[in-house]
Amino acid sequence: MARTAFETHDHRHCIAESLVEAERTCAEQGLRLTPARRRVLEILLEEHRALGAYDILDRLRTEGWRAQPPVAYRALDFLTSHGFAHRVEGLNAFVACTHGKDGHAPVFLICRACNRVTEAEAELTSGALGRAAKAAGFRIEQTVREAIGLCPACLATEAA
Amino acid sequence: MARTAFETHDHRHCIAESLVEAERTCAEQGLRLTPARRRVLEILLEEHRALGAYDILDRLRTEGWRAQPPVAYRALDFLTSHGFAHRVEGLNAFVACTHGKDGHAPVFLICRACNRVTEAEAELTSGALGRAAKAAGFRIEQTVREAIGLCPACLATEAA
DNA sequence: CCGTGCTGTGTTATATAATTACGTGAGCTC
DNA sequence: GAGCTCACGTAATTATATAACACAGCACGG
Repeated sequence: MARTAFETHDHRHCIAESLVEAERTCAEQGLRLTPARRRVLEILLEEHRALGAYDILDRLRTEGWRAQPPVAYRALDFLTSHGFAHRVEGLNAFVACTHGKDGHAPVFLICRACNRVTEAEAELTSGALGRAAKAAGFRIEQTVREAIGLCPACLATEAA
Repeated sequence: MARTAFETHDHRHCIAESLVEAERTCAEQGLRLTPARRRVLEILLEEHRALGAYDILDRLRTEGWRAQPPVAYRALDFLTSHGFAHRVEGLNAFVACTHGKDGHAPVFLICRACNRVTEAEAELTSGALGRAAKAAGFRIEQTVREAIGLCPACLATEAA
């Protein structure tokens, strides 16, 4: 089982590792991990939860970036379109990708209490969506699979 | 296999049937299908595709309703919370429910070309989401499962 | 008959999310 | 160094959603 956001782990290590990985991937594919893009990715990695574009914008501004909305959206477009981050539709928010590889079909578990998000992988056309698509003659290009609920920690808090 | 939005069918019949069904359900459960709520449901049924709240608002206004945003959102809240309609997260839009029963976990196939949406049913905790949740100790309360792609008709058009 | 509480509506204003449009500059290639 | 592409800076706008408050209709109990 992959490490999840709900488990404790060495977070600084995980940030650094992901950044190195991103840099390597960009170098390989001729992509430019510019300061803005890199900083947005870092912010997402640091938070390890879903952040709205304007949350990110606020962070950038407190760091002196005099940033307008397009700055955040451009960086997020880059990060999401190359698999470094994902958009969480149910929250209108974004999270850093916690799996190294591009081209997977992420599945998100979103805690409604603490807002943390954990990511798992799934096949693109498996399960209910795949069956429905096949039956309807529908060609899937992209999927959205998210669950809202309570993470283990918040479950425990609620029970107390 | 259930009838889908991508197949041709007697649409007027399907609207009337769904409305009668909704009225019956409301009567049974002591819910009030007021004029605004009923009209919004009718509009969703007529269109048979995903509509934004402001699309609905425009429709209401052309019909003389002098409606402000809360009018549409209240009606949509009612319809979605009682299972008469669903929110499509990937589009920030809404569709009428095409399954009679409340309490199911809908799965949507969204055509990016014609914007039509077909709905299938799935188990709440099946498949990739259920496995991920179990592994993480996560309690699912609600799920979002959507696929973006091309419906049979638009696939044919594209191929031409 | 009158108050009281509940639900739904009307309306104004505001909050939040995302995009358009246009100009500038850095780095590359020939 | 002219032309090109890509990314950024900035202002303005559009799209989506909610807050807040007043009031109307109706059921209920006295």
